Amino acid sequence: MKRTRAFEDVLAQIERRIAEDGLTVGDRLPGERQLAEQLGVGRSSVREALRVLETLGVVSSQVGRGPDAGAVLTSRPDTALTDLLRLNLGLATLEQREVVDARLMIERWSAAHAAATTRAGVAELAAAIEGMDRAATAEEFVEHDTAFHCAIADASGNRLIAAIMRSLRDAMRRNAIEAVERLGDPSVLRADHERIRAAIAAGDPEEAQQAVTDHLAHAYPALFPGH
Amino acid sequence: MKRTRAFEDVLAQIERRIAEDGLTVGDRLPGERQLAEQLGVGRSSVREALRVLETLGVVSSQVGRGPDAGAVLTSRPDTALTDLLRLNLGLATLEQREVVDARLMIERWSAAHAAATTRAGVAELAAAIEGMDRAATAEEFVEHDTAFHCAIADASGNRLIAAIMRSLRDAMRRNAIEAVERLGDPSVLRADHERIRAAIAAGDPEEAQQAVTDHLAHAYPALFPGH
DNA sequence: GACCACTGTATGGTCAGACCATACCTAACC
DNA sequence: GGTTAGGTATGGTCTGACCATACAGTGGTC
Repeated sequence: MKRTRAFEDVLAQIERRIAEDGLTVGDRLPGERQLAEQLGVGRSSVREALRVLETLGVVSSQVGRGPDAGAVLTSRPDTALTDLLRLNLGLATLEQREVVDARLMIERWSAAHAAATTRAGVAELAAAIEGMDRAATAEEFVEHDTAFHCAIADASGNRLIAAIMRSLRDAMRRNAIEAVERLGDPSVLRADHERIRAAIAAGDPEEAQQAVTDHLAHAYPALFPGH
Repeated sequence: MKRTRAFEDVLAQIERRIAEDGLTVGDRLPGERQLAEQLGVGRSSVREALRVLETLGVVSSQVGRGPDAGAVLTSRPDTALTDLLRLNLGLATLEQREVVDARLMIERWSAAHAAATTRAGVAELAAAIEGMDRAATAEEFVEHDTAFHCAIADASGNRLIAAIMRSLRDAMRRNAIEAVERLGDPSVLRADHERIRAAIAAGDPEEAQQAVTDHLAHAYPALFPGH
């Protein structure tokens, strides 16, 4: 006995249509007015459904006219995940420990796989380290630091895990800046980064994994009493 | 010069208000009409913003009147993550390999931490195994299998990782059912589950981790040529 | 023929207003 | 005091209108 709102019905219909018609990234959905008429609902309900799909990162709406106008199917789980984590973190539902542990898990996996499967992306790692050297503020440092760690995740070849990584970093951005400022001298982090890069370049998964672990311990000393 | 849509502004205002006023789970937002007037936008724009927040799992709308009516702050990242993964998987952006690898990463971590930190939840594990024994169909089996693996993630004590685990399982439900049907005899999985349970009960992280790895290799033999 | 300016039009973005269903709240009533 | 009927605030939905945008076509100019 649960009420079904109109936009939820629209959502289900669109999802069904995607599955049945084999729609894929780049395909266009009918216009809002047309969808409303087809499904027998008001345009506002269609809009709410499209807004949900946009939030989930599967459609992108463009105004105007032409091949690129209207609601186009996309796939950007990154931004959606980022919003999700940021808002839920904002409600203080999750503790820093949990987020850092998740990061550690993902980064260990990413580093090991990046080292094991491919040497691609090593250039990006070096460039990111250089960027950190040039950084004048904590914000800039964190920006390149994020690029460094995301490059590792990308190099692992798993887009889902890379998306989770990127979202975690984005959601923790403020947090990371504070951590760097609290640390003061980021030189210890530089050595860590270099060690990680070298391990991946050398194709040594074990060493890469350990280097990442030590690195996070240095970045969050409060959470790793052993160090 | 990027256009800012009205609902995005509303979104930012609400998010700011949550941060500044220290709103937390259970608190109520103003009504849609009131918000619209306060922010100088139409009610439909407010509704679209609320729909986004609902999609991200941070508000829940109730009709009617009284203390529980209106938009209430909540925090259910699980359902949001599930929708996100399901829709993005539906667009075939991610390959099975990537999802299974992510699962393996998370389950290894969960099992190791569950074994290392606490013996709580072992009863749930036994109950889930029993449920799988009683299952007559692949659907029922997968249901209890999901309960088993989510119980491990819960026992690890990390809610973020547990939420990701749960979402992955929900999004992969159909996939898991097919995998079980393809396997035919689930007895090999039973032995794996029992081994995992025993390792966690005994507090042996290494063994738990290895047991999980072997388990997933059995469940997806095509992805693990070595076995 | 090639290029450019103007107009038409389909699209999303936004608002105002109306009405409905729901569920609590209150006051009248027994 | 308990019960019932009406009031009211809330979200849910639809309609219709108008705006801004950006392509598509048209026509003119060189």
